[in-house]
Formats: sequence, C-alpha cells, structure tokens
Amino acid sequence: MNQKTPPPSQADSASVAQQRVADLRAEIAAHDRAYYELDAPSVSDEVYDALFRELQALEAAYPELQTPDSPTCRVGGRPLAAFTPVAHRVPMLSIQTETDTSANGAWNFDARVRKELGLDAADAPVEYVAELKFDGLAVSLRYEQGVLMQGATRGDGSTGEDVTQNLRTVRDIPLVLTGLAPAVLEVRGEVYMTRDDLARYNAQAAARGEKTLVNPRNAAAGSIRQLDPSVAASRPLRFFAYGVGEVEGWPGAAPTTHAALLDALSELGLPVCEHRAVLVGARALADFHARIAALRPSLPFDIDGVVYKVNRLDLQAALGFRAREPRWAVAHKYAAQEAHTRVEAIDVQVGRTGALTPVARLQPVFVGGVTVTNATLHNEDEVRRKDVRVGDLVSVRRAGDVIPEIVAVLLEARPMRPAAAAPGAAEPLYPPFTLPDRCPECGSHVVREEGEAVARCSGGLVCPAQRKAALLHFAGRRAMDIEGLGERLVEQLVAQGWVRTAADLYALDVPQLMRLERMGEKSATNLVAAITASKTRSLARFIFALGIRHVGESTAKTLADWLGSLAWLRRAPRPILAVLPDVGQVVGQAIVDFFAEPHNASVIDALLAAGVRPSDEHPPRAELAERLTWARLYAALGIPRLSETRAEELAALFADGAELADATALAARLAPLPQPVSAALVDWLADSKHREALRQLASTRAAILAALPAAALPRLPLAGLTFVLTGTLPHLKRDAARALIEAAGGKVSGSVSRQTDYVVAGSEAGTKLDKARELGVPVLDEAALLAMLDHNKEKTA
DNA sequence: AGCCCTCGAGTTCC
DNA sequence: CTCGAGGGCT
Repeated sequence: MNQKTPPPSQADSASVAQQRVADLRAEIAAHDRAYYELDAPSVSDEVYDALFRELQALEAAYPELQTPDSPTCRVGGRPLAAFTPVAHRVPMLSIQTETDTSANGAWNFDARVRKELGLDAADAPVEYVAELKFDGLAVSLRYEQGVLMQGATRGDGSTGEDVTQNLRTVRDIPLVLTGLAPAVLEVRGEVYMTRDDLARYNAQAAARGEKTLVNPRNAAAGSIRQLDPSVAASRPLRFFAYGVGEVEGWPGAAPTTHAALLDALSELGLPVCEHRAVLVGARALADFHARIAALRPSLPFDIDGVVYKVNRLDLQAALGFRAREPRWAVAHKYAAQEAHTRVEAIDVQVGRTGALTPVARLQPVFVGGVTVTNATLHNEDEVRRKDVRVGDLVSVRRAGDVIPEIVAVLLEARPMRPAAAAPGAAEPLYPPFTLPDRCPECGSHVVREEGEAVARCSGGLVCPAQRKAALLHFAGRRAMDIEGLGERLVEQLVAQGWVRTAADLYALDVPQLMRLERMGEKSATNLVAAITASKTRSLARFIFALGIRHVGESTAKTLADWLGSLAWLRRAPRPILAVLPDVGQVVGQAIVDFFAEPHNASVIDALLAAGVRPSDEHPPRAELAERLTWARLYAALGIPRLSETRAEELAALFADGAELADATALAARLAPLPQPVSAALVDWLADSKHREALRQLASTRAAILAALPAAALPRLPLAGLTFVLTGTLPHLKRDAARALIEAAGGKVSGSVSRQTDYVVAGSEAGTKLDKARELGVPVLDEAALLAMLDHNKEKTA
C-alpha cells in the first residue's frame, strides 16, 4: 500500500498511525486475555476504554488500517446485530398484571376466570398454582433428546435472539436433562441473580475499579445480551424454570396440570423454585400473596410479585389468549416503593397524534432499582388534580415497577415567596401549571375537544414533532419494523429535509445517508437493506404503520383479516367498516377520514409506487357475507330515529340500498314503519349526498361480495351462534362442551340474554333455564347439541 | 342508559 | 404501566 508517494508529511503520519494501531491492538489483546482468561484485569476500565477509543479513532481516520480481526470489530458498534434471530415455535407471551396490589387482586383474577369459564356461584372453586414472579430475564431453552440445543431471549414474543453460548455458562441450566426426556422440550424460565451474589460481584468489581451492576434484573439481562460469552460466564447467574413452549413426545403420559408439569421439569433436573403451591379458590391465592409478602425480605433473590395460573391445562386451553397474554395467568404484584425528590421543571412533549403531554423533570432519585429523572403527568387535568408545581417536593414510585409516576405532592415542603414580598398570607413561589396555548414545537394553536382529556397541537404533519413521531411509529418494531431507524436518525433525516413522509424513506440511498453524522458505509447499507426489507411486511403491519387514529395493532389485524387488502380498506365506506368486529362509528369514521385526506392518499400512492407491497393480501373473509346485511348497513348509516329494530324492518321493505336511494313513491312504500321514523327517513333521503352514499355503499358491497372466496371453505358449523351452558350434562363436562362449541366456531357466554341463540341445559339447571323460557330462547340437551354439531357438519361438508 | 372489557396512545429506563 | 375512550352487552 506504500507504492504511491503521497506528500511526505502525510506519509509520515500514516506510518506513525499504522505503528500505533498495531501497538494498541496488541495491548488491548493482552488486557482482554488477562480479563477473560485469567480473570485478573491488568488495567482499570478507564484505561482500557481510553486505549479502545484511541484505536477506534485511528481506524476511523485511516480506514485502510481497519482489519476484520481488530478488537473493535469484535465488540464495537452494535453488538446486538450479531445475535441470530430465533423464531419461537410457540410464542413467548407476557403475563397480564393485576393492578390491584391489595388482596382484591386475587379475587379479581378468580372472578374473571370463573366468568370466562361460565361458572356461577354454585360451581366448585377453581384450582390454581401460585408461583413467584422473579425479577430477571425471560428465556427459552430448547432441549432435543434431552440435550440443550438452543437458548433464546423473548424478544417481541415471536422472535427472540440466540443466546445459547451465554446460557450455557449459567451453572443452574443443565446441558443434559436427567432421566427420560421428551424428544423436544422447550423450557421457559427466568435468568436471575441472587442479592448476595450481586453484592459480592459488585464488591469485587468495585475493588478492581470496574463498573458495578445497578440491580439484579439489569445484571441478568445485561449479561445474557453480551456478545462475548466469557462476560456471562464471569457473572453469577442462576435460572428457574416455570413453563414450557413446544413439547414433543413426553415419555409416558403427558402432564395434565401445571403443577404436574413443574414437578416433571424438576424431575428432569431443571431448577424449579420451591415456593409454589396448588391452591383452591381466591382466598387461598390472597393468603399466598400475603405469605410471600412476609417472606420477601428473607428471600435470596428479588421478586416483584407472585403469579397465579389455572392448574388444569385443559381449562387453560379453554380460557385461551388475549392479544399478547394468556387469560389463564396473572401477575399479582406488590405495592411499589416510593421516594421523595424535587420537580425541577415541567416540560411539554408532542406525540404522534399531536397530544401534548406534560412531563415532570425531576432531580435524579434512586427508586425501585433505577435512577428516575422524568415522570409523565399524562394531561393537564392530571397535573391540576395533583397540583404539581415547579419546585415541589414530590413522592415518586415506579408504577408496576416500571413507569415512574408522581404519587403526591408534599404540600408542606412547597417553596413559598419570602414573607416580605407577600405580606400577610404566604404565597407559593410558582403558579399552578397550565398548558401553553401554542404548540411548543411548531407554534400552532392548541385545541382541546369538548369532553376530551388531551389537548392537541393542531399543526398536523406541519408540526415537526408530529412528523417525527409518525415516522418513528411507521418504522416501529410492531409496524414496518425498520431496524436502525431510531429517534436520532429520524431527527437528522427530517432536519435535512430528505424525509417528510414515510414514502420518502424508500428513496434514500447509501451515498446520501453517508453524509449524515455517525453514518458509515456499513450502517448506511444496513439501513437501506432494512428499509427495502420492510416493503413486504404483512398487511396488518402496514395498516398499523399508517397511524390511523383509533387503529392500533389489534384493530389493524382485524381490518387486514376481514378485508384482505389495502384496496378494499381504502374503498370501504363507513357502514361497511362498522360491520367489522371492534369497529363502530368512531373508528369507522376515523378510517374514512384518513383515506379521504388528500395528503394521506398521496403518501399511500407514493408508498405503493415505491414498491411497498403487503405480502399477504387475500380475498375478504367469507364470513363477511353474513355481516354485510342491509339491516346492519342501514343501522350503521346514522339515519335519525332508525334504531336497529327499525333498520331490520327497513331491510325487509328495501332489500338493497340502491333501490332505497332511487325509490319512487317512497312515502307510500315506507308506510309499514311508524310515521316519525319514515318521516325522518324521507327527510334524510332528500339530501342527494345521502342518496349517493347509499348507491356507493350498494356498489361497494356488491363488489366485496363478488370478491369473496368462491367456495366458502371451512365454514364452521356453529359460526356466529352464541350458547349458554347450564346445569350438569350427562357426559360432557362443562369445559368440554365449551371447547366443542368453540372449536365449531360458536361462542359460549355466561348469561342468557336476547343475544343468546341456544341454551344447553342439563340436570339441575337453574335460573338460566327459566330465563331462556322467558325470552323464548331454544333449549337443547346434550344429545341435541351433539346432533347439531354433526348435522351442520354434514351440511357444509 | 349504563357498565365492563379491550384497545389505543403516550411514556420510562436500560 | 396508566389513562381515556370506543364497542359491545346487560
């Protein structure tokens, strides 16, 4: 590389640099060896860091000196990029937190479970397993033929990171299971550190002048997410198993309860915490909660609560899941610890929807294991209610041990004006908090809708804060999942004027990105690749990414699932949207408004033009046909005085909206309706906009119906029917009957109402049967139910 | 008409 | 995590 002859001075400095780089690498390598292999650091962290940074700087200045074996490549930059993603065959769900930290929490959970299972007071109490909720890092261990093959973090629940090497260094984790192991066994559990071990480790680390670990949870998480396994090996980590993911081939009979499952895991040599119990009914759960609370200080490790799980696995299956968490388990936490600190300022942030949120800037205070400096105050009313002012001494806790929250103001410590300045009554130094009437980011007017708690910046996408938030949302992990597009980058892209809308992202190229701060060729290439990869995300993610008001992750899934394509979503008028589950007038209107906005339409067109193509578009769902009845559509149109019942009557008169829009002798044909209703309808139809909307609705409806899959494939026999179970059936247990009905597409609810299609009654049926007779709901016995399942099956087969 | 449940939106700290 | 609001059921 010295063939060319550059000016002498440059040649000199380059060769000096080359020598220094070589020296630095040798020195760092020696320190690494001392630290990792001999476990005896030869220099302090500060000295080591200084050497490391010098090497990084030189390599940055002289890229030709960069080699792949440099220590800066091993640990520098973003180490997480080097973990391989692992798809969880069975998702690693989180667990719902019971917010009531009093004993009521146990009763609340029990009540929800009983209600879901359709049990009433007369039914036997439910059996649970209670365990501890460890404060650590959730991981999944995959054993094949009893041998540990892979360990992964939870990640987003469906995809985690491969941290096998690190988990192998945890002494509690068996590399080989004892006894007869299933062919495949994914063990779910928690990596944690005991308080003593943490203290001991920190004492040694401090003595060596190294960084200490803040709390056991971060210690566990930080250690496992290190690229270099020797780091994890040097930390005293432990493990408890508490559940399973994918399982194949239990030797002998598979466990049928969670308690038996835990025992089985223990038998296989996995550590299972001894503080667990099988308990019957809510009172026993509450007692466990109290008993563990007393035990908590003497436990060797940190817990933030206890966990209750329905013991029987078949009941767990019957209860099923909510969006991201099982319905059969709950974490019952303990009240958080509080600390006192001063409010230094109250700032106002602007969110994606323009919502203004006051945030208290606090004098740093250590509470619940971390140092807290900010706490959200949610909205103006909230600040007023608590009357938080600048300078106040406040009591702070971490709600649910995570989000900092101001509990109360200590009024006696409020700073007051000196008595001389305010003779007579003492006066607070600072006035009550008020939100500004101009957006702090863009100066637009701040508006607060009647009856709404949040105030919003009216600037829309003119407001840079909203634009940035919209872009971050678009790129977010749950949306288009563009890795590497974080806050700092969005900030720069917007400031440069390169990116105004999400569509602009797809026009970015590597040379352009390299002009940004801290952006080398490699990062730029990665980012462009991540952006390109996002073009084929699922439709649900794409819809969510658009950031339509009231359309979050779950509603986006519903829309994608039912309508199947962006084209239908854009085209669907409000009444059609309102027919979908979870979508009513407000959400439907928000969607229509979004697509009607020319700016949004052009952004979407630009996205499509840039090649963004949801990978899973499909025809609308077959069941849509059942929901797109004119009765429902008429009811959803918002015609005055037209109740659901009247809408059905109207549908009987006009089986198609277009016909209604173009009807002659309208008043006469509406005669069967009560006069005020028909008058309101005639009035409504007098508006040509409304007639046009009806025609539009009719044609879109027809187009959607025509697009439905030709053979309505697996039409479930009981789809759309609601059942209520009562009494004891001769053969089927209650939950078995429930499972059968649900498997066939039916729904089981707890009480009889007009919405109920059938009541299934056994012996000793109670008031539900009376109610059914009263409402004229058909009553089935077990045989009739089974016949119905069979009969409908044949009909559709 | 009113309650209950779920979802959406904003936020913290590492 | 918490709060508010929308949707669905009583």
